[in-house]
Amino acid sequence: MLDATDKKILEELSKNARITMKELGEKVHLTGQAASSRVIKLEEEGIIEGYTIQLNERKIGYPVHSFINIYTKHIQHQPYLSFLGNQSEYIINNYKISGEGCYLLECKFPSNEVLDHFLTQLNKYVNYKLSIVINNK
Amino acid sequence: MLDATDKKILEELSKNARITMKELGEKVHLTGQAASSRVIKLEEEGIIEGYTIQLNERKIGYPVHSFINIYTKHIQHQPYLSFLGNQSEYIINNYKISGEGCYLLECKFPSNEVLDHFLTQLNKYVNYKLSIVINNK
DNA sequence: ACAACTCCTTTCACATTTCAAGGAAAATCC
DNA sequence: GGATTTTCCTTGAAATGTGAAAGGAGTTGT
Repeated sequence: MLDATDKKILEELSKNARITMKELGEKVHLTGQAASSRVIKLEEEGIIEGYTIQLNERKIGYPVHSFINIYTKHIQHQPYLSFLGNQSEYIINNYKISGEGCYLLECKFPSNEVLDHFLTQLNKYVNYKLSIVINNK
Repeated sequence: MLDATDKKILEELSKNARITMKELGEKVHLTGQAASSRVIKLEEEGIIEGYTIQLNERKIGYPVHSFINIYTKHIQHQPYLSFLGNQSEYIINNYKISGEGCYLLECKFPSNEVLDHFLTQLNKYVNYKLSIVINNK
């Protein structure tokens, strides 16, 4: 399904998704047009789901990165999920998991004070265990 | 530091990082040239760290997504970290955390069998608690 | 051997980007 | 307050990239 050229294309686009098709072509020994049509095919097949930017969250005011394990005994998760909907500024991902708790909530905050306030509200809906990210090496 | 136009630019690029500068300019009521120079500035300031693709990991052969809390009593983390270096095919992120354990390891695997084999090797270096991602809603 | 298919290249018209020059508005300085 | 500097934008023109069409080479099936 994916040949070596496709893999190289995905690798190059992962490193720089704004590369021109001409340059991408040079990297994989194709013309720009051939590279472009492979990329279009990868998009159509749903292998490439989108193009996005990597942001420095610290520099845009969200220096606190955390993972929160969510525990609840309630059958109804909807109140918790609705709460998240109202807090989307802080939410990166809410993974439904099997293992430690029901969900693993990945969030970002401007400060520990905001995190504290968030946790206070969160605790109305669920129990949790908090992990703060120190770095990512 | 960031005005409303910059924020809109970041938002649009998050949604589609391959948009042309001309189109981006239209969305923020600027010429392509003006949009482009703002983007260059955001890059130089380190706010935009890069451009990348969103991949469908399932379709490229990594349907199993997991988070693994890593626990160790050893002072030396190097053997564990070296092990990760050899397993980079499967590693998405290794967050150093304060909270549940020492690290939160985010990984992807082709199958439960490969995950099982990975865990067996991992257990030579550290203890762990496994969470499998069911979905992300 | 021929037809059908896939995947590539070439060509060319058109769109975008880049670079330079210049203008308007705001900020700074005296 | 008025002159100067700075910032941020626009315009225009040249360089570069893209997309569509036509066609060629290699592969597969009959």
